Amino acid sequence: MTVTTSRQRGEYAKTAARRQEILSAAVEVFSTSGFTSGSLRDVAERVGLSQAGVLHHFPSKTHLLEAVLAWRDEESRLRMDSDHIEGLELLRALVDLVAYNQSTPELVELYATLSAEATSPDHPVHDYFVQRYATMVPWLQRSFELAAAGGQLRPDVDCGSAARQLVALMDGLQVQWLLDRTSVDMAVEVRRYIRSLLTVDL
Amino acid sequence: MTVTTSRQRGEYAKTAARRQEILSAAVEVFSTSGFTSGSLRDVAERVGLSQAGVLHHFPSKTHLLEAVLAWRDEESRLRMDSDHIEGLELLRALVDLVAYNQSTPELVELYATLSAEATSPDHPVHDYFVQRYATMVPWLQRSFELAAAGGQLRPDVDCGSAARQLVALMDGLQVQWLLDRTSVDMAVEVRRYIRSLLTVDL
DNA sequence: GTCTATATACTGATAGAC
DNA sequence: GTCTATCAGTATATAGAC
Repeated sequence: MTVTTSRQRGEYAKTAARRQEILSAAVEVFSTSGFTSGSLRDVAERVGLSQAGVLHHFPSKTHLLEAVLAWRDEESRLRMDSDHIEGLELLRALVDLVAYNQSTPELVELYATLSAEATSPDHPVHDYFVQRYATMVPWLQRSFELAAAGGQLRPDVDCGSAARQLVALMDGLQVQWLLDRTSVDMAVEVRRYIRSLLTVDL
Repeated sequence: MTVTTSRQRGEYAKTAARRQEILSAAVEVFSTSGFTSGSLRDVAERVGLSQAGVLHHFPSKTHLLEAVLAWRDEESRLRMDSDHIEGLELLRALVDLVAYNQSTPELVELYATLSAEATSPDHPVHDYFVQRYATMVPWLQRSFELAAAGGQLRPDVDCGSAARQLVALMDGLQVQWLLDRTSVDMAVEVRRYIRSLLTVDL
């Protein structure tokens, strides 16, 4: 907790709320049009500001995108409680997160669109996505290894490969789900894949 | 075979060659920048034409993209010989195609970028990708069903789910591979996944 | 904190000369 | 078949008034 004067409380809260409005609008715009094609004017319209008004809160378009990614990562981290669980429990939480994501199609679309866009080395958030996968794959691999140590994993499973495939499966399912949400249930497929690797129920 | 005069042969060949040059340049541009952000001027520069010159051969930017997709689909179809094989043989050919794709990173990037972009319902090639997956999944499903009928598939495998997961896996691996080609071998992972479903070697 | 106005640049497509 | 010139639209970012 930090001490705040009443004047600070009032003004900062208003600014913070404004920033959050802009972030939400940016999600809508960038998820539909991608980052490069999405425009600040479009973001500004949705929050009832001018384009210059948006740039007062975020100094550039790229800064805005980075703020969106940081905000969403924090949300997912809190939702999964990923700092306190591991092994099978974490895999279960992952399936729950995928199920939850199905209620936020805009955010799913944002990451699907951005991760593809950002494969180009000069994309503004290329490094973010390189880092993201370089962290995520070993992190899941560790959970598979813990499961293996507990005798819960089929003996012929390669943990590194399983982790990489699981991430790929989740990414790929997003595209199919976005194209036709009635025919795909991402959580069901992810759960089925993980179960096929285990000797116990998930 | 069709009959051609010498005059036709000469002029048509030149035009066809030019069209092919433009298609190749378009692959480079659209794969790097996506369709919406990629520009006709950029395509034109790469083939030494003006932007208007490009539009003489393809009446609009969207027509150009559609020609690129049709050309690449035909190439893949011929390479896989997919009209004449099925079952395990087709799954083997699919792994070979994935291995071959690793020699054409630009085309991989094109499809990864486009399939994400095109999830938006108003994207110019949205319908193309909807159709693509609606065809591809049942087509792979049939190969799994043939394998099952031949006793080559593990009895607990759901063919529809396996087909969907296989397509998702291939798509998702592309993103990881594009971000870091040294750490991912798409063909190895796809082969490993398919083998995990079979009772026989692939 | 928000605005208007502006600088600068790029876009797809068309008209018409050659 | 290819060009130049141009139209009408879009973009990010900045300067400065209020």
